[in-house]
Formats: sequence, C-alpha cells, structure tokens
Amino acid sequence: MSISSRFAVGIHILSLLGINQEDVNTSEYIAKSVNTNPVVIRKIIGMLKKAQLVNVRPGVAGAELAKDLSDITLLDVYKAVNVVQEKDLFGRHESPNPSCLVGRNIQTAIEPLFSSAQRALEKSLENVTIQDVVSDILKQEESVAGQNQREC
Amino acid sequence: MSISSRFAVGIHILSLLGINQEDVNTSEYIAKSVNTNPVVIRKIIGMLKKAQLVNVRPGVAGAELAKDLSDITLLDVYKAVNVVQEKDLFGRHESPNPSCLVGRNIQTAIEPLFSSAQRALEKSLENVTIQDVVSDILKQEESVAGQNQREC
DNA sequence: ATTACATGTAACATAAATAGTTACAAATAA
DNA sequence: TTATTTGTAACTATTTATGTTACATGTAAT
Repeated sequence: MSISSRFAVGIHILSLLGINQEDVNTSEYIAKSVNTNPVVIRKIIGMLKKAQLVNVRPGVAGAELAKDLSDITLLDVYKAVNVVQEKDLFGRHESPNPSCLVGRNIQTAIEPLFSSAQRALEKSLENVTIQDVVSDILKQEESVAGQNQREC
Repeated sequence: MSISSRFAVGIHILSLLGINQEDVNTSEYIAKSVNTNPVVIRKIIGMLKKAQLVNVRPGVAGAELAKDLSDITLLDVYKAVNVVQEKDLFGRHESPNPSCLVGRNIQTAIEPLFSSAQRALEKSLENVTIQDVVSDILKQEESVAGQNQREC
C-alpha cells in the first residue's frame, strides 16, 4: 500500500506553476515535466481547482496559481487530491463479532488511536508549504550551477 | 486508499490473545471473533510470528503472546503486518523529466518531507501498546455491565 | 462565423493489491 | 494410527491507481 502518487504529482504541478509564473503552463507542457499523460495532469488540476488552489478555464490555455506559494501547505494538496478519505487513512475490518468481548469493543477502542496517528501525519504536512518545496528546488539547482540546461 | 485492514485485524488478534490467555486460541476461534476466514487469520498470525510477537507451532492448536501486552506497541504490529513498505507510505511518481528544473529536483525536495510525515505517524503509533487497547476494551465492557453475554 | 487549440470528461485497459476461499501437505498430540 | 491444527499454494473477486483514446465544449483570434 502507498498513498497515491497523485499527491506527489500535485506538489510537482504547483511547484512548476510557482516557478514558471510567466509562462503558459498547459497540461501538455506540465505532462512533459512530470513525464506522464496530459489527461492525468488535467484530472489532478481539476482537483486542485476544486480546492481553489489553481485557476483554469476550459478553452483557455494554461493553469495559474490561485494563491501565494506560501499560502499552500502540503496538507492542502493532500486533501485536494483525495488520496485519503476524511477519517480513513487506516482501514478497519468491518463487522467483528458482537457476541465477543473483543469483537464488540475493538472498533471503539481503535478509532481514537487511528485518528490521532492520522492527525499527527496531517500536522506534519501542514507545516510545509509549496514555497518551501520551491525554495529547496532552487537551492539544489544552485549547488550544481553551470550544468543547468533547461528544456522546460 | 486505505492502509490495509490487516493492521486492524492484527490488533484484534493480539488483544484477543491477551484477554483469553487461559484459552486455546485456534485460528478458527479467532476467525469467529474477527468475523472472517481462518486462513486470513493464519496468514496474519504468520506475520506476527515472524515479528516475534506471538508463538505458534504447526500441529499445535492455539497461538500465544510472545511478549507482555505492554511491550507490544501499535507500531510493532503495523510493521509486522507489512501494510507499508519501509520508506513508502507516500507514493512517488517515477521518472520525472530530468531536463526540467522541477523534474530533476522534485524527488530530492520531497523525500525528507514525506519521511518526516511518515515518522510522525509512526511515533504516534509507537506511543500506544496493546495493553492500552485491552484496558480500553475492558473499561468499555464495564460501563455496559449486566448485558455482557459471551460466546467468545 | 470559422478555425485552431486547450480544457473537461467519458469510457476503456491494464496492473497491482486486498480479501476471501478451497484444498491439501506437514506437524503434533493422544 | 488417528484426529486435529497449522502452514501454504492456488485461485477468485473486488477495488483502486494509472494511463490511454476519443471527443464534446469553451475560448480567442483570424
């Protein structure tokens, strides 16, 4: 099991939009950077749009950030791309036997534990913004300056 | 996406073994409490055994705890049942375009962020033991005392 | 208006993982 | 030797992620 790569791709897209603010970032262009199909990008951008993180319009080329880079946390992206349902990072086994001591109480016992682990994860994601990611990308690039040809 | 219910079932099994220490807990018996197939239980018990959390022997009926309840954390169980590979709670998108500024740096930028979120989750799981779960189960049962018939 | 082009979506194709099931070999105790 | 249980292989069904083709719809520019 792994949390869908949609999350990673979402971060990629937003970072790209942040760095290429001048350019027209079409789904085809972004797809080349991510190295996938444009339709995959459009679907994810659709989710980011619904979460009001980007602006896109049918018929008009290019997506744009709807917020400052520093106002978008990883948690925003994580929630936007729907990799995990509200309370469901951890799967539960349904219908344990109610005529068993453990069976009838396990769900209630486990729930708060799972919730708090999930919250710990989400808080960690909330502490990082896309701006942080972009800054890190630019810093890495500096450190290998000279060899940076750019196709996109 | 959800983390496999194997994790929840693993917790269920260990709690049951803790509560029914006197009894002989066969896979069939446990399966009734969890409400699933005995083979599913055996597979999970096999994982718990490999992680040295339980003792079982082929031919000998019943599984037993290999440690004190208070020495088994949820993280131990989580790792035992292999719901998540070592560094892979978050899926990455493979092969982003190396001729793009973002493409060639995104992985490195994201990795530590994902790792620390995963660590936050795991630390939360590490703070809880099966003993805590069992205590909670027994406490819940008390609060509805009187109606507690037991089939298992 | 027509054209060119991009977005938005439906529909489908794999592929991988989960969960369950049947069947049976191997181990053990009585 | 017999009955019972664990351990596993093999198979099925279901779900989800990801990618792909195809096309309708929206927009701007000619």
